[in-house]
Amino acid sequence: MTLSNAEEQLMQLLWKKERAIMKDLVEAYPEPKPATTTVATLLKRMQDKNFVDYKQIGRSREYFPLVKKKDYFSKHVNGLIKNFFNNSPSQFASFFTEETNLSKKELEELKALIDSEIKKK
Amino acid sequence: MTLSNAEEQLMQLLWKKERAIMKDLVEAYPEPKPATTTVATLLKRMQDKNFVDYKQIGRSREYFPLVKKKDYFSKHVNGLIKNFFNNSPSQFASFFTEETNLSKKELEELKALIDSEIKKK
DNA sequence: ATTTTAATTCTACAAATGTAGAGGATAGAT
DNA sequence: ATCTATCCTCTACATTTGTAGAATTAAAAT
Repeated sequence: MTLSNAEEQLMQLLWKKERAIMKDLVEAYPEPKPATTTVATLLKRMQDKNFVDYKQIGRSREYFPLVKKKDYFSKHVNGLIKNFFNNSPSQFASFFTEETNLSKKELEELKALIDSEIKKK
Repeated sequence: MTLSNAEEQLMQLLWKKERAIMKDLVEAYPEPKPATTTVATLLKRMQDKNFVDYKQIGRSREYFPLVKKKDYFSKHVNGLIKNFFNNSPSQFASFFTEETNLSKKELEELKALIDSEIKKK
């Protein structure tokens, strides 16, 4: 099960807010904001797909994500790695390092980080 | 313009082959192979989207990608970075390093690579 | 109590996507 | 010259996606 684009966009809003009621969500959209019913439809579809759930709070529902952003994201990246790098994360990593414009400072930081990862092993 | 899933899958085949005629493409699919017409439809849509073109070779067409895998891929990753990391490649990088299960050896290699990138700056 | 506001569900519909048959064109085999 | 294997275009259709109106409900404001 995957989220469609529109659903994913909404999911991003929900991740940012952690939990939110309809109104908050609609308002969180940049202009042009969608109709409330549109968001409602998306939310319902996302519930069917088990990506969100809600808790009845008084008169309205407080929606919250059932999937952690990190996990969702991981799946994405792994998909990319599988499709583009023959399932080799290290190939991906080197590609990424070469192609992305990290500043010298960022590279240094990344290196330090990798160092600490190495120590963990 | 983006490729749909089915289109992207076909694109992967095309990138692998560099150039290919219909038959090759259909055969390159894993089972169950799609109908020739299905592939034809996808190819046409991909032409409309300017992702592939072809060269008439004798009786049939030799299709080839108009977009480099690298570029296409970059766009994807940048999209991810934008959506998930607030547009910060370095945040992405650290997440990636922590979350992906690179072996010690892979990490060492990556470190070396980063070093050489640093030197370039 | 009545009006207003917010939320929810149902229904709808256009566009995009996934998939493929029918029919036509043509190059190569016989 | 005819048949056969390929490929292409056109057409079609079910599913998914993006979007939202209509109707309903319920709570909040007056």
